[in-house]
Amino acid sequence: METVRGRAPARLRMLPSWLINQAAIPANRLVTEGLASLGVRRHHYALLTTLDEVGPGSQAALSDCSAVDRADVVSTIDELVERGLVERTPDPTDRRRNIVIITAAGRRLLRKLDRLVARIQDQLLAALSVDERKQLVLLLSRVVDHHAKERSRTTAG
Amino acid sequence: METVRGRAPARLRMLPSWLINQAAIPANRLVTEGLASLGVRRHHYALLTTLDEVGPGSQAALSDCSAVDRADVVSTIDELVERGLVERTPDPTDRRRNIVIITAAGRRLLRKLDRLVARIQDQLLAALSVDERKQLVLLLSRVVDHHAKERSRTTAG
DNA sequence: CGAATTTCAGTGGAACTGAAATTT
DNA sequence: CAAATTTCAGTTACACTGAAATTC
Repeated sequence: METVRGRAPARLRMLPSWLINQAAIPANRLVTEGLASLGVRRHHYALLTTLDEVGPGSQAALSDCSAVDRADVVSTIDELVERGLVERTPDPTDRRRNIVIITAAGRRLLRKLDRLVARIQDQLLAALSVDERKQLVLLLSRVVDHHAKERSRTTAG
Repeated sequence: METVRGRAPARLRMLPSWLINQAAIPANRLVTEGLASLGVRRHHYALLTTLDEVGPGSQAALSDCSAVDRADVVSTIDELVERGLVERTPDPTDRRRNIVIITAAGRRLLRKLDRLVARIQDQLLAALSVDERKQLVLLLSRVVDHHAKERSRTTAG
């Protein structure tokens, strides 16, 4: 068979769910490799970005904003604390909570990560024009928002 | 914090790689749940569809067409064989290979799966018009094709 | 009390790697 | 010999579940 990379069957190639997954593969490969060169994983980046943009907050809030599961936030913050990129302190006004804040070192690294990740988007969407990239972002946002609403209706509610 | 599902930070929400991943979550949840109701997983569906459309072939060809890794094709075909949905026979003309074919039962199940999966796409893309869905499929296809080509250039040569 | 938060322990599917054994 | 195929053993990141302990 000489490993001629075959054409996927049309029924798969037309399936949005399949296409989204196939697009996620290079997306994750590129991002994961890129982030790894600076010693972090996707969860680290998501949490650092969220902390930088929405400010200090509880881990629950962090989870809600970043779409990283609460259970995974715990260990990810553990690792960020260990590297001095964030600080975790008990909330004096509500002792159930931890307040997590990004440190100066965290911001410094995040700036590098942002530039790196931006370059990676370019590789990921190399096949598309600037206009098409905007369209894709818009369409995906609508899909993601739709299901985020569905989730919060059924989870909390 | 009362679990108000927060808005993700703009820097994440504009990132194509992040959006693709966030879209993959409901896509996989819906498809996985749907397929599970008929006792199969995504890999089973991908291989059955590929077998049905491109005809009998070696496991290597199957892997290339379906984008399921060769190592995973082995165990997935094992399970499909066990359920009588495909048959695996040694290729008499090349004893390294197995020829895999879909059975009548496999085709029967596949027809059900196709209808199910089609309904799921509707749920997944409920936020988009018919035109927008076509646009999304087109844009994602371009991205996926671009990286499929990249991969085959560097993997084989 | 009920509800929210953190934390831990664990599951499961999927993408992937590396290597052995066989055959071409 | 090199290359292709199947197979197995194992890794990794991630999405997710369930439950305990604490606090509001």
